[in-house]
Amino acid sequence: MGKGRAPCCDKTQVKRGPWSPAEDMRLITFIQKHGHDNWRALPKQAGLLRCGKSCRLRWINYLRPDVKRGNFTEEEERTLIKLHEAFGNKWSKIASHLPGRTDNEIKNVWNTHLKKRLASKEASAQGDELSSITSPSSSSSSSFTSCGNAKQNTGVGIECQSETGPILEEKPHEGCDLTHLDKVEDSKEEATNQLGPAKYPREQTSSSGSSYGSNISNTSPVDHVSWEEVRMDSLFDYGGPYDISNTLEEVNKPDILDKLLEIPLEADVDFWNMLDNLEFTVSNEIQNRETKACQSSTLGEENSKEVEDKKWLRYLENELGLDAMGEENWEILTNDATEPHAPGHL
DNA sequence: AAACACACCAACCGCTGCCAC
DNA sequence: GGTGGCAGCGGTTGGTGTGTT
Repeated sequence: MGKGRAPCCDKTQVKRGPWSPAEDMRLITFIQKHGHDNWRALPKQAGLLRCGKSCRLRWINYLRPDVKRGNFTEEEERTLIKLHEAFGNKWSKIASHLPGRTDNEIKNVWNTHLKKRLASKEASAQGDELSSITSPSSSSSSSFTSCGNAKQNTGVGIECQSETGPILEEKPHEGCDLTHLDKVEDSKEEATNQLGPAKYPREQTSSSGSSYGSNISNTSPVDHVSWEEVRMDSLFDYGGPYDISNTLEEVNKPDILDKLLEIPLEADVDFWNMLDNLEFTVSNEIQNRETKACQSSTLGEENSKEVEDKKWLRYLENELGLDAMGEENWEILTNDATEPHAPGHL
């Protein structure tokens, strides 16, 4: 055997770069069905041409149902600053105290926003101190007292926080898990143990202050999670390239989830191949005929579900960024869905 | 309108620690 | 105890969007 560590995967055999919607769907569906006990084996089992590492990262940072997207709230930013004081660049530990936030996202926010902001505050504070030497009437020492210097990222409420004292407010925390922060200094190592069970608490509002944390590293197989309890809007509640938030308003979410769980994974390779090949350029009609055929194979002749099926298909359309399909195409789809057409037919 | 600079963030890389054998 | 394989972590990169000149 060769020396050194073998690469995690054959870089020439795996796809890299941004994930396509079809890949996302495939990963989501696979994990829903089988969990992710073995990331290394997962891509192969799921039929993804990706490194297991990449799959894991994609799931953790983007596709998990409990991942929270969007800008950090003031509360979260304050919490992040405080946690960073305590933990330093231990992003995963910080993430465990910020429910729904991933270490990667936290790291990005810190490096792109907060670090600069704090640096500018430090600079301004030093300026204040220097000026205070010459002008004793200025305020007492505080590196966070300057409100006027933070012209960037306006709207974030830490500008006027006092740094010498706790940044955090006394009020109950809404967006992040601060219940343990008061003992953060002596609990650095037990941070992850404080987390609740790996059950997605999205029955509550997304900003609920549960002790649940995004302890990614301890993510249990999704098989153990009651997916019916996972809100569908959480599942795709990110500002990604195929945001479906609007679509969800018109579709029964639990039904969608049911349908999602019914996607034939291994059984219909053509379905996935089609998704892979289509991307965003191929005819929507073809796409939906194939999809419909796929759905038909699993849903059978349950006419009572016809309407729900259409909704589900439309949802998939939007999910995959193939939402340009008009009503007439839906008619076509429902009329001759089983009739095969060669790609590029339209 | 075009070119350039900057900001943002998803994804990658490589290292570390843990665990099974 | 040593070794190999794995997941996880933190730093870095590169693509893309946005603002400015």
